[in-house]
Amino acid sequence: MTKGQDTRIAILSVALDLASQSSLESVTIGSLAKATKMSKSGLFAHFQSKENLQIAILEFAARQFTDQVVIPSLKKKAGIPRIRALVENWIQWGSKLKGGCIFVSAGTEFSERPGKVRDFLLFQQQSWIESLKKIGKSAIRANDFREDIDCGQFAFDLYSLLMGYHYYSILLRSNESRQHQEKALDRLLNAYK
Amino acid sequence: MTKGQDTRIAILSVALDLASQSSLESVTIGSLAKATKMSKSGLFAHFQSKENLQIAILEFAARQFTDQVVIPSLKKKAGIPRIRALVENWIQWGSKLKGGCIFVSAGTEFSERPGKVRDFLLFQQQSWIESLKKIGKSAIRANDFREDIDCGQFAFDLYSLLMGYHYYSILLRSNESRQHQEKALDRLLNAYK
DNA sequence: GACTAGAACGAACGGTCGTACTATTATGTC
DNA sequence: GACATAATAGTACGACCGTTCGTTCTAGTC
Repeated sequence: MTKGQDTRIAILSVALDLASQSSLESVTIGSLAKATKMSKSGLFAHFQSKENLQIAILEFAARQFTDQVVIPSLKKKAGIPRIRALVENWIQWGSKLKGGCIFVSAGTEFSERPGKVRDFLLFQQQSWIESLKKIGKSAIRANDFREDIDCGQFAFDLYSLLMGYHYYSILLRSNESRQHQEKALDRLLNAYK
Repeated sequence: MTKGQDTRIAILSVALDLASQSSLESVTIGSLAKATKMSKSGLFAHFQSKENLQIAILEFAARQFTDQVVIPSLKKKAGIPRIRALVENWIQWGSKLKGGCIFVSAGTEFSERPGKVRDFLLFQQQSWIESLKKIGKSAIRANDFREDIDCGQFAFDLYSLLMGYHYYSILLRSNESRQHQEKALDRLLNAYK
């Protein structure tokens, strides 16, 4: 680990925090330099362009997401325990970032802005959906779900639940959101049982 | 209707379109002036500040939202028909705007930015949730829902469903999202029956 | 036709944006 | 310790940001 790589990670860590609070675009080179106590040019040299910086932030976030959300869930017993762990980890991950899950906010932000950033986001979200499907399949194999269920539908249902919880807690800051989410998850799991 | 009011509406109509495509913040005075073929200063005079412009855009959207989503639903028979109409109208409303529902994107954008814009968004979303609750209550009175159901939970469930559909169609552009949404709604309504 | 008020304009302000250069300092190898 | 290379800083650039100002155009009233 050279000094450059070290600095880069430190930058991205701060950048991810800033980005989740407002938006990817609002993380300007200038503000990020100030936040990291570096010069604009010194920081810029690490990324060569703002687009590269944005992608680097998302890649950095994706790595954390995998480590903190996906992998720990896979260590749990397949089926309902794994699903519950996944939801729990996702919520924890979102609450660590001040503005909630960065993929949600960046997704809205770049949905109509073609380019490398959107491509990356699309790829990330698709692989997240795939993960959800797989976890649904493993629940069938574990006999926690019926055999005839549509895993694509399950992925959609679970995804929706997380999005609903996300907005309830981020914008409305409703303190009932957690209970609502739990009840909705119970109902969802029951329906697939 | 004076000429000024006329122009103001024309500006807001274009602004709403631009805002939904990217974000509220990205609608700059300059770009909006170009899009409306006005001078920056001429346009600016209508709003006095960018914050006022942003609020005006949201108020403009909220009026359309009420007219196109809420009111038409209330004309339908209370209960399941009204709920289905509400969902349908919401989806139509979101698909008219290029980047989907502007309250979703603006909500993410301003969740951590205190000020008049966030206040307005919070108010708007809360009253939307209230509408959902009321529609749940009217479904109970119409005997389409059980008497013991929690309308707050129903609002959360329906809200989640719309958010899930929103992301599936906006970012993933999945052509299965519509079917998933319909199945999820059926399951939801059945659970409350 | 003179006067008024609303509406739109053009030019300019200080500031920040992303990016391109060059110069300086730190780090690691022989 | 000299040297090559990586890392950071400094400075400058043109473009655009939100905003202000004074001017001009337009429409309606007396």
